[in-house]
Order: sequence, then C-alpha cells, then structure tokens
Amino acid sequence: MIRYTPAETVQRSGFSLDTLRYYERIGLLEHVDRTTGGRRVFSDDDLGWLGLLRCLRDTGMPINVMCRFAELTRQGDETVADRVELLEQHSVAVEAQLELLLRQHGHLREKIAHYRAILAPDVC
Amino acid sequence: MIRYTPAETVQRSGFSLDTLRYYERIGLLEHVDRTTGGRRVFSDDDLGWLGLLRCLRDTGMPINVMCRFAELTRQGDETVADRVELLEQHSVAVEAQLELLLRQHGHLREKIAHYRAILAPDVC
DNA sequence: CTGACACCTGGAGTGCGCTCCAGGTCAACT
DNA sequence: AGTTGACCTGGAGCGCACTCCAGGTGTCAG
Repeated sequence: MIRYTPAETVQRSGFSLDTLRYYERIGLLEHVDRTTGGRRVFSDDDLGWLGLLRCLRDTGMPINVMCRFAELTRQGDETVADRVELLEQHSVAVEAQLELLLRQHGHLREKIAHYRAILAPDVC
Repeated sequence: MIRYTPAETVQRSGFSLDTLRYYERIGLLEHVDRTTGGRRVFSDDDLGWLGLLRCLRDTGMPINVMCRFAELTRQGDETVADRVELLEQHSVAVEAQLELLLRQHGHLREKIAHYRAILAPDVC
C-alpha cells in the first residue's frame, strides 16, 4: 500500500496543500491518515478520489455539488443510482459548456480573420 | 440608425443591467449615448461590441485583459496588430481549455459507465 | 544534537465579477 | 395631474474558491 506525503500529493493531484486542507475541512476529503506526529499521509485511494475531484472541478462543478457527491459516496452502495444521476446531469452541463466554447471559439477566429484582413487587405 | 433602451440591450446582449453599468464604469463600454433625461441609449455598434465582449467572457478572458483590449481599440487603427496578437493568444488558451474539457468529459463518461456497471453488473 | 525545513492549526484575508441598495428622476399611460 | 414602473447614481455587499498568516511542532540530514 503506497502512501504519499503532503508534498507528493500536491505534486500528483495538482491541488495546492492549502486546497487539500480546505477540501478536508469542508468534507470533500475524509479521514486522511496521519503519522503519530499528526502529519497527513495520503493513500492511493485518496489520490484516486482527488483525481475524480479534479475532473469535476476542471469541468466546472461547483464545490457544494461536489460536497453533495462526496456525501452520497460516504453513504455507501445504495446511493450509486443517485451518484449516476448527479454525474449524468453534470455531463449534460459539460456538453453544453463544450458547445458554447466551440461556438465562441469560432467567433473569435472570425474576429481574428477580420482584423487580419484589415492588416493586410491585398494579401490573398 | 437603430437605438435600444437599456431593457432591450439586456435582452439582446444577455448581460444584466447592473453588468452593463459596471462595464461602463470600468471602461469596457465607452460613451454610451443618453437621452436628455439621462437614460442610456445603446446603438447597433454598442450591441456589436457587447457581442464581442460576450464572446471573450464566455471563453474565459479575465476582465482586466478585456479592459486592455478595449483600451487598444480606443487608441485606433494603429493598434490592430496588437489586438490580433492579444486575440491570438487568447485563442490558444481557449484551445487548451477545450482540450482539457474534452479530456475530462471523457473521464466523467468513464466514471459514469463504471457506476452503471455496478448498478447492473449482468446486463450487457 | 542541531539546524533547516516541511508540516500543523484556526482563523483572517483576497481577488474576481458581479449584484444589491437607498434615495432619487424620468416617461408613458389613464 | 397622478401613478406606475423603468431607469439613474454612488457606494456597499456578496459568493465563490481558495490563499495567506502567525505561531507552533515533527522529521531528518549531517
């Protein structure tokens, strides 16, 4: 069973140490192990969970929804259907976000092309 | 020359009235016309500019960068090259954002599939 | 053993992008 | 003329997601 120091976990998860502590405080991260001296020791499971949190954050899920998801996870197997529903809803939101981003990226490209035409009107 | 009331502009731009006022205050929106009574009157040009602002906001450009862009625009034609550069840089950032979002959406779909497999392990 | 540095806690502070409020004014309708 | 509702200003407040700080403790290389 591989265990990670806080510094290693920062490295691997991409979250800052402060953020990891914050997540623990608000219940996004539960019963992280400690050394006798009180330092955190993260497990592979913790890293996996952090990977999921990163995915949800990167796709714009608000913290309070992630907390609800964490709460469901803590309640065990009978909440799997609820979790699927939550993730499914989020997935729809992400698809909308992707579509908007793609569309606006198109507008941006058009605008750039327009400016370029002004810069070099006779170059085809 | 078509002119729009604040309410119409809210409708068409998708920005709230408070946001329009805020944008004017910080210099993102300049010399909006007024009635003799002091009410704002937006022009087609204003609407076009707001459309560009919306594109930039939707693609995650920070306000202060938009202000820089607005400032360049105010300075006239000799800043077109600078504006192209700014937009080009932003476009690269948007592409990175799209890539990340797509990748994480993939992870999300995998996670959902994984949960579904737990829910109905014998259904293929 | 000592020094350096990583890490701990609770709580305050920050930056962003709005959003709301109080106290008024203007304009259109009846 | 009166009423209603959209709009005005300056400034304060808010929600989010961290981030920083002070003051203290653990760990480990040399």
